[in-house]
Amino acid sequence: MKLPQSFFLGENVCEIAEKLLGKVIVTRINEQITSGIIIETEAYAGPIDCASHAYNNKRTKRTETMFGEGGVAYIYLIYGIHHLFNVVTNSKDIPHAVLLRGIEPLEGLEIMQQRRNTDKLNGFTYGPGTATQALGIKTLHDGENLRNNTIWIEERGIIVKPGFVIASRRIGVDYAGDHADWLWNFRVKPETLIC
DNA sequence: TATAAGATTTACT
DNA sequence: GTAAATCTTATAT
Repeated sequence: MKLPQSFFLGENVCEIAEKLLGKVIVTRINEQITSGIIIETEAYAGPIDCASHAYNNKRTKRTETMFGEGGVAYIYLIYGIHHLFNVVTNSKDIPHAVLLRGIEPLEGLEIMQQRRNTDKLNGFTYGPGTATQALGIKTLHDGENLRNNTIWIEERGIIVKPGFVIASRRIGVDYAGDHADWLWNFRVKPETLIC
């Protein structure tokens, strides 16, 4: 079951970030299907969030994607090296987004290993840059609608045990001052997932 | 036009 | 533990 667009239109970006845990992200790139369970996310609330690219409603060519309606992909390059994948949420002109920080591989394991250039079985899709790379997502997919058959998120009935969602401060955003201390990072341990 | 720094990962010492 | 990799945007000359 593909998630409906309405899932991404909520006003509370934290709530959406938390709900995305246990959902399955699927990509179909060059006819290759890969997927993984989302195990870590991070919320970014553009206008009021120092850590967001869209802080204070800053619009640039890059952040423009976040100002679109919820349910599209926001992908950008960081440090000139890594692609990071976000899901845009909320209504048009409100630049909220949820950063994907970690997945647990499901389908297409070998393809993901190839993309990551590794033969490891576990732990090679953890980290915002590496998860994105394993899924084959590049900046050319920026603005892609999650209703298309390229990148989408599915509900597969995977449930996180109640009380096992870990909320942390966000990572790598110390420059954001107090905002870095907001508990907007959500993760689950794979063993607390009920499939 | 030039320079600096970033929602990071990897390899090397 | 430290450094290198190297693209985009913002701020300044």
